[in-house]
Amino acid sequence: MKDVAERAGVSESAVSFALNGRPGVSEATRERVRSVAEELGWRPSTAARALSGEGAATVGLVLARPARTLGVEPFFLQLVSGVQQVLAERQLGLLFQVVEDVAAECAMYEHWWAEHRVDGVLLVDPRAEDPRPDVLASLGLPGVVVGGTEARRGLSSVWVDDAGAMASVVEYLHALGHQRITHVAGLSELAHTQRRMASLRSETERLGLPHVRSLTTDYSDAEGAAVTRRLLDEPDPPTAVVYDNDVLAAAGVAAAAERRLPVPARLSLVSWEDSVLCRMVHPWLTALARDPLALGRVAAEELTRLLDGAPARTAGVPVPRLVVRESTAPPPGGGRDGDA
Amino acid sequence: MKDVAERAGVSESAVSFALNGRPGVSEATRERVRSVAEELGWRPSTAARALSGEGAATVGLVLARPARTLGVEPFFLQLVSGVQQVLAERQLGLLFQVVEDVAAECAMYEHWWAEHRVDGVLLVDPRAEDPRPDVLASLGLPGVVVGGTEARRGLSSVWVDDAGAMASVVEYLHALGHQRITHVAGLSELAHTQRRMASLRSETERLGLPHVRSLTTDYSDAEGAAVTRRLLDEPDPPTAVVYDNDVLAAAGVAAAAERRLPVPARLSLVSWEDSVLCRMVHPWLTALARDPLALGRVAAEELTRLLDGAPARTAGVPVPRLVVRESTAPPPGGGRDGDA
DNA sequence: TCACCGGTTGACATCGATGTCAGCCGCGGC
DNA sequence: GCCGCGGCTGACATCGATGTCAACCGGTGA
Repeated sequence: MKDVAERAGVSESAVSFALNGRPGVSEATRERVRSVAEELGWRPSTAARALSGEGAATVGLVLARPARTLGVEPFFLQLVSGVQQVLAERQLGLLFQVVEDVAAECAMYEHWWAEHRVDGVLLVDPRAEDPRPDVLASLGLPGVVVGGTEARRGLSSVWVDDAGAMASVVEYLHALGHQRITHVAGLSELAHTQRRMASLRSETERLGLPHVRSLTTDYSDAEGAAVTRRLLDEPDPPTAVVYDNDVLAAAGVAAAAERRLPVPARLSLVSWEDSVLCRMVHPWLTALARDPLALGRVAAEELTRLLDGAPARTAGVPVPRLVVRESTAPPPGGGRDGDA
Repeated sequence: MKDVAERAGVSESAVSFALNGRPGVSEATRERVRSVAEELGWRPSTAARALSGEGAATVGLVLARPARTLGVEPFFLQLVSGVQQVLAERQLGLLFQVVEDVAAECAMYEHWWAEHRVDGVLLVDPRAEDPRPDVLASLGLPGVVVGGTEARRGLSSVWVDDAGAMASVVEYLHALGHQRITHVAGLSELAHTQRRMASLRSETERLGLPHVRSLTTDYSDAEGAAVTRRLLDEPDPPTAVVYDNDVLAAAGVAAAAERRLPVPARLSLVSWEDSVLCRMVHPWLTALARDPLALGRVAAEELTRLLDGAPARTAGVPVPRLVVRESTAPPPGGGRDGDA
């Protein structure tokens, strides 16, 4: 900093004023200082700024999943990528941490807070009985819940309309004539799993579909295949299955192929998440497409808002769109009255 | 810190000495201080430590890929997860950044260095003509090249034996009787792509196989499928194809299915990377299995070594193991002499 | 009795920025 | 000629740790 001040022929105070956009220096000086700093490749030390009350210029993101179930879905990295697009503009860094469970995640927040390491965090995979928002609130650490609903002091949410999306899927399958629909869900603890299950129930009640249920899994291809096999072995198997992610769905396709059950002639399949996986199996999967990149961007924007002192709120992202491909068709027996 | 000193009934100096494991305090006091700090949930501010010369307690990782091609392979998150297992022990944070290209990555390193934001970095996807090691060297920022070879002041590498792995695949296919082998490679700029291509050439020359070549792609399912279709439409199509990653290979399986070409009866396929994808297509893919988690661990260990002042070196990880599944068999015409 | 020793204290400098404040300079207006 | 004002200086405090150093305290051995 001394160097910059010297080279620009001004005092250190002037440099600080100039680069932080505060009044007290002329526009000419400001520009000169800026260009000298650029030329010298100088940037203020984050440590020093953090120490003088500026915050750490970093946001945190903890992913609580056992290592082995990690990284199958493209979803997560896409989300992070969207987050970064926004953070980059503000010169904010992303501190990323993978831990085993939610307890470790809470501990992480406490550590980060105690060390003043992050200014705020992004919270993913919100759960039904989730201790994390309370931890953040009690620490006073700003956060944004991705896929959450609540908004309280220092805690915003980005709301994803799982219920609406589920309704659109059910409506679509019902219009094709399906009566026996099964939902192969993800982890039952997750908030969005419960929302989807609830929406499925209410929608099918509304439409008068009796043979409907949700089965939870751990999102793995193994369970996806196992559940599907079990379903197909039933005396009255479902004619349509909705899977909570692309991995489950792809495993479902494989299981149907094993049983030599033609898709979609005998069984319709829908994936909740559109990714390359959906176009890598045969037949191509009808899928709910959301935009993880955009979700990440919105979440990051909400967080920067909070850091700027804006009040907490709940933002929304567009409802996922159903992309119809080859894996869905009217049920065997042909359409609306076939099965009844 | 004052609070801790007070509660433990000692001076601030004693607290600092105690918690940093330096001589000058009795074991009893050390323990008491430790427990008080624990109890109060106190941790030293990273900013303050960094300022007094301790380093930022953070390592950086930049991923230079366009957002849309991101996150298809499980490989990357597994790697990160392995990295974290080691970093966690040392209370090191991981600053993670996604950028568009290598130039942006170099700029990132310069920024981080200027801001004293990281103590070292992990460099992934090394390239043939790679400017990044030079940038790191000129900055004096310690780094570990994952999948690299060089070791110079402040730059270690974790060596992955692509050549040996390629040799084992070629040997296996040759033993089955394949003569016409095609390698569907990844990005040609990447160092490991070139190593694999070179190894393929030298191995097949050694074995006297003439109909062999490498074709580069961008790793996407789209190109994987397109290249495979083109290959199958040739008058003398290959009898075996080796794909540089799981996504390409899965796309290849799909393309073969489109053409109604039975795998492995008419065409054998091998994936360079074992993941759930390989067990989600039919037939299941024979694959080279490496352990990204272990790779991440080794890389992180090398980096902590460097940070501790150890000299740069090249570490190795085990050669990938070929897992034979359903997608490989002798070529049509049956084995060794069939095609000649 | 005194020197020595490990354990400990307290005061102070240091890291690199920001925040504050009195004061200086030159220029324009009255 | 003087005031006032915008632009700028220079010195000092601050953030929260670490590093250093002289000095102190109680116990032991000479």
